[in-house]
Amino acid sequence: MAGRYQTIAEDLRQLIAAGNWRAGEQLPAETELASLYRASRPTLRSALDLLQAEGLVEKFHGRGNFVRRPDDRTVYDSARHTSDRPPALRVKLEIRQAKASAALASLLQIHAGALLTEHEYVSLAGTSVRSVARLYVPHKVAMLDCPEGPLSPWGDNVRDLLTAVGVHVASSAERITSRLPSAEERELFRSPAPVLAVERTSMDTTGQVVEAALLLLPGDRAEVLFTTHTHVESRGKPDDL
Amino acid sequence: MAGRYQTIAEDLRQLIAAGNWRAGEQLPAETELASLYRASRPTLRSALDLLQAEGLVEKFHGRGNFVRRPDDRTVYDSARHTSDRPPALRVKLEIRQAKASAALASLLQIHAGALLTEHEYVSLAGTSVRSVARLYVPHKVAMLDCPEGPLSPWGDNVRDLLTAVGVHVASSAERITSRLPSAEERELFRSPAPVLAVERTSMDTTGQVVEAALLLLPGDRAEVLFTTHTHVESRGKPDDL
DNA sequence: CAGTGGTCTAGACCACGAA
DNA sequence: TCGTGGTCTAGACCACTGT
Repeated sequence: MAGRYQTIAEDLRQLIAAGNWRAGEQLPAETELASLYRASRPTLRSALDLLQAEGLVEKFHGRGNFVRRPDDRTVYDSARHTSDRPPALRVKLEIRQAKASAALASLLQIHAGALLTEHEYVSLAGTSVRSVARLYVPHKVAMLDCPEGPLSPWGDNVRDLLTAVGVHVASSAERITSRLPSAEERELFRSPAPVLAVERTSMDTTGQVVEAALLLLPGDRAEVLFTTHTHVESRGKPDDL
Repeated sequence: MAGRYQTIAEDLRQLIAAGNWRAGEQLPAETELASLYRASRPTLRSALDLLQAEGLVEKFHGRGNFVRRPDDRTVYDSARHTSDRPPALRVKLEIRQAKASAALASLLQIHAGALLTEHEYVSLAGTSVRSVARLYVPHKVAMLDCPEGPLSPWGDNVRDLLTAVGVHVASSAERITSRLPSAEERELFRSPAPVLAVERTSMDTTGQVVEAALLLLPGDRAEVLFTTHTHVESRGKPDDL
C-alpha cells in the first residue's frame, strides 16, 4: 500500500517532530538523504515534496532544505473592528488607475473597460508574505485620496475613504475558495501550499456595488474567521432568488 | 524558465480547452503521450500531475486519464435558510455515540472523554463526494433523536433537533482553513485538490457551546459564501433577507 | 489475459546561491 | 568555484481494471 516515498516521508515527519533538527535548521543534502535511506534521489525528493506541501519543510534552490518555523497563523476576521488591527504585520500599499477586466466588470456590475482605482495591499510578517489584497472602486462611485494613518492588511482603509466621501457600505458578500497557487503566487508566498482566495463585494443601501476586493492568503499560514449572530425568531422566512 | 513538463502541461491545457477531447473522454495512454511529446514517462506524468491538481484531468489507476467534467460548484452558504435549499445532492447520515477527543473537548469547552453524539453527513453529486459534515453535541447539552425529513448536506438538521428540545443557537463562529487532503480524504474526494475545512462552534445566549461542526469540502468543487450586513444605527431592523 | 497507471532506479546535466 | 536543489532520461517492475 504505502509506497517507499510515503514511508520515508513518515519517517522524516517523526524525526522532525522528535526534534532531530530544530526549526530553521538545514536538512542533509538530498543526495545524502537518498543514500541514507538507500533510495534514489527522485524517490527521496517525492518524499520531501509531501513534507513541503504540508508546510513542514521549506526548499531553497541552491541552498538546501530547511525545517520550517511553525509561526502563528494570520487571521482574516471578517467581523473585525477597526480599532484592533492585526499586530506585527508590515503593510505596503500601491495605488493604480486601471480599466475593468471582464471579471471585475461582472463583480462590480459595471461595463468592461470602465475606469477604476486599484489599491494593492501586501502584508509581511518578517520576510514572509501573509496576504495580498486588491481593492477596486469604480471612478463613478468615488475618486479616492491616498489613505492616511496605519494601513490595514485587508485594505480597510478603502472603506474609511469611502465613508469619508459619503459612500456607506451596507452589506458585503464574501466568496471563499481554495486552490493551488499559480507560478507567480507560489513564488510570492515561497510555498506550494494551497491558497485561500476571498472575493468580496460591498454594496451600499441601494444595492449598488461600491467596492470589490480580491484577497489572497497562504493556506498554511493564514485562516479566515467569521462570526454570525442568529436573529432568534421563527425561521420560516423564504428568501427570493 | 519553463521546464519541459510545464510546456507539455500548457500544451495539453490548450488542447483540452480547444475541445480535442470532450468532457469525460479518455486521454491517450501515458506511454503514448510520452512518445508523442518525445519525453520520458516521468516527465509526462509530472505534466499530468499539474492538470490533475488543477482539476482538469482525473486519473484512474488501471483505467486511464480522463478529461474532467466541469460541473458546478457546490456552495456552502453560511446564511442559508433551512427551508429553501433544493440541492441536487444525495445525503447520507450516520449517527454515533463517542467520547470527546482532546481537540473536540477544546472546541466544545468540555473535558476530554465526555460523552457526545456525532452526526456524520456525507453528500454526493452523482458519484462525487461534495461534502463531509461531522457535528458534535455533548450529551449534557442534549440527547438528540434521529432527524426526520430531508437531510441538509451541512447537518442543519442537528440545529433543528436542538431547537426542538429548547436549545437555541444565538451565535456561531466559523474558522476556515485550506490544506492538502490526507490520504483518506484524497481517496474520498477522488482528487488531490486542496480541501476547504470549516470548523464551526455554535453558542446559546449564555455563551455555552452547544454544538461543534467540522465541515470538509473539496476545493475544486465547492466554495464557501458569507453575507454580512453592516449594522446601521438609524435603521430599525434589517428587513429584506 | 492485456492494457492501464503507480512507483522506482541510477545515473545525467542544468540553474542557482554563497564563498 | 563548489555544493545545492531542479529537471530529465530510458528503462523496469508492480498493482489495478476490464474482458
